[in-house]
Amino acid sequence: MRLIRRLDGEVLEGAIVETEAYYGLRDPASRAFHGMKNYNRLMWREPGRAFVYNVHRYWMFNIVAHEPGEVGAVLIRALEPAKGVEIMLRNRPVEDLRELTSGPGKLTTALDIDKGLHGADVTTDRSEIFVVADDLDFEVGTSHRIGVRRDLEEELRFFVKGNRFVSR
DNA sequence: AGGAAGATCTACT
DNA sequence: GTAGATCTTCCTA
Repeated sequence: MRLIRRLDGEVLEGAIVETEAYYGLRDPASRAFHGMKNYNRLMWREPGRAFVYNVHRYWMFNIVAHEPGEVGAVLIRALEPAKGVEIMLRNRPVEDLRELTSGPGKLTTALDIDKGLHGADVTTDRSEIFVVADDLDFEVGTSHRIGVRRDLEEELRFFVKGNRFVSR
């Protein structure tokens, strides 16, 4: 899918090329693992809302996603920049374009995503941030999740094979 | 009020 | 490959 961010009348856009899935209470790497807190309660709510939270000094952008009655979210880990690259570079100056949005903290910096977007409905273009379908053809690779202390056995990281903007 | 943890990133070697 | 920076949130007192 493509991720679209409206910012001061401008449009920033990129193709989502890397994601990770997080479950609920049975997933030790999930923010939901220790139970419902004020900051993570959205993971129990209906899919399609932005779930934004902080790690170190960066914001992580997730979309709530799970089966009915379940708990979970998908972390957006990397984008292939498509529109508004000039503005992204202003938000996050880098020499090599591959460094612009190839990581969860990098892309939130480039797209100026922070707590203010927490709870936004990403299924409608009336939001400041939303996704639209893309019908490109590509192969999906999988691996274990990156940077987590305790992972599950199943591979829950998904990326576009061969894409230059994948984080690693 | 203070400490610890964390789904990170950068700058070094 | 690894150390250190640095910010939000939660937990305990």
